[in-house]
Amino acid sequence: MTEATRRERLRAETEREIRQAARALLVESGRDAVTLRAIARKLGITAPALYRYYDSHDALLRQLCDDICDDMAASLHADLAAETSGEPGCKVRAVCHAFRRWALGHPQEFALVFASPRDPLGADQFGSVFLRLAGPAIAAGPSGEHRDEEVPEVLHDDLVRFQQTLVRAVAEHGVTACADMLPLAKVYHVIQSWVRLYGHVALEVFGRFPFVVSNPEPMFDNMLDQMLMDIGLDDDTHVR
Amino acid sequence: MTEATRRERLRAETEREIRQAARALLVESGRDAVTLRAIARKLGITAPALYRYYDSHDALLRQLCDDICDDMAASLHADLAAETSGEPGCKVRAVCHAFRRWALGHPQEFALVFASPRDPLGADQFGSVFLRLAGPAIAAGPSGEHRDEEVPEVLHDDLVRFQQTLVRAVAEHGVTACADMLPLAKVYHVIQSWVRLYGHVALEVFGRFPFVVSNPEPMFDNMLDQMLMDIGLDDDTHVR
DNA sequence: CCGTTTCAGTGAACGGTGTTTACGCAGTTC
DNA sequence: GAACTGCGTAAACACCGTTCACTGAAACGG
Repeated sequence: MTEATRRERLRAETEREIRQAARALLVESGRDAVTLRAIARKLGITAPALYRYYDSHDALLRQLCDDICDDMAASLHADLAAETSGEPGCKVRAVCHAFRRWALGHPQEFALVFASPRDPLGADQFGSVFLRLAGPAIAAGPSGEHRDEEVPEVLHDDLVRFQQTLVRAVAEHGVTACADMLPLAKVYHVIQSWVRLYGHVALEVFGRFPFVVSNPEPMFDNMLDQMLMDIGLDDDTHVR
Repeated sequence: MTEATRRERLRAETEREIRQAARALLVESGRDAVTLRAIARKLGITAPALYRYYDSHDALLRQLCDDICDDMAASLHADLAAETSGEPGCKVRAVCHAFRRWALGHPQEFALVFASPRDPLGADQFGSVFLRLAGPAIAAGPSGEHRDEEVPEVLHDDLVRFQQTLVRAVAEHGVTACADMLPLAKVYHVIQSWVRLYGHVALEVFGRFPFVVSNPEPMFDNMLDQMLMDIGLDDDTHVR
């Protein structure tokens, strides 16, 4: 029945336990607590044994980041699926709220991924996950409003490259897409909006507001309204 | 002549060297390189000797953060003084640009202060420095436009408390100020704007934009224009 | 079935970290 | 000159990531 040999099954099981232990340590006690020895202690083995599974401590943390991002993607995907409205504006708003909710609910995970510089190929993990999910809804929204002339010339080349990345990501999601739905000016506004959203959430998670805010949700909602209006996705159904 | 005793002079000198060595290590090799032993090595002493000056490694890093913020405050102050225009809009714009310039020019220092959670008395260091400097100019700007009714009710108490903090900070700067110049709605917009500015700069310093941007300055300028307009400080002299 | 190979896991070791302790010694004070 | 204060040291402890030689069990080949 089981294709794999006994050794292979044991190895897979141990690897699962390593990831699980690492995640638990991170959530309970923060990034600094995720040490090789602590993980090994949880599994009842010794630290050098972990080198049979990962090349280094850094490699293990990188794997942990990937796991976390997969989980976040699944969480955001579920929240998006729960948004029954077909309105692109509602969908984007749902993903934005889902991102903030996940980040506030998983501060240690958020901090680890945020503070783990990736291969410098300009691929921020949160940005990838978010834009991959929100991309189709954004592309489905109105693309008028903005004229391509308003994007700074020096950014033209960068934007064209990112436009291609976006279109490819959207296409991967089964949705047929072409560059027509994502004109350069819109791509520019999307990026500015994502930076605004990401920055706001990061500061909120890290407690970087200039004073104690007992209920920071209205500030986020307020920002989100303005942001969605900026990319032409202000759904009048939601704006009261 | 010198009031202090020989011992006191030597102690002050050593403390200066400790801070200097710590700062150099941070700038050259990042936060993880700021080790007690590395600092001691630079001074030609041993690590335990540092405990005569600081209670712990954390305390030393905290001192380092304070030094960094003092430097940043001085840098921003100089840039603000160089802005000869009396226009509040120009002044605020100058401080915003100065903050970004300093952050991009001192990424390691920025990262250390950003990642060092302060006594949870809700006092983010960068926010304090910035608002203390920009506060007078903001208060001098027009305070109309916004109606106090548009601020969320749940935030009212928090805002009143922060309004007092702001007024006190502005007053400290010699400028006579009262709550009249900083109505609640304006305070709310200022906070939203600071979060936007701070978030943008943080993401830029940490390389968290979703793709490689060869020249990110236009994105910042664009954001800044929108931000200043939002708090009613869009100086037509600058907007082309 | 037996010899060989593969490989997960161990124990000891190395160099690094923050921190504590006992101690020597120079500067200060009376 | 004696007593005191306080800077710096050496040694030690517990932790960390990492390497290496080694054991023993699982897998494989004839």
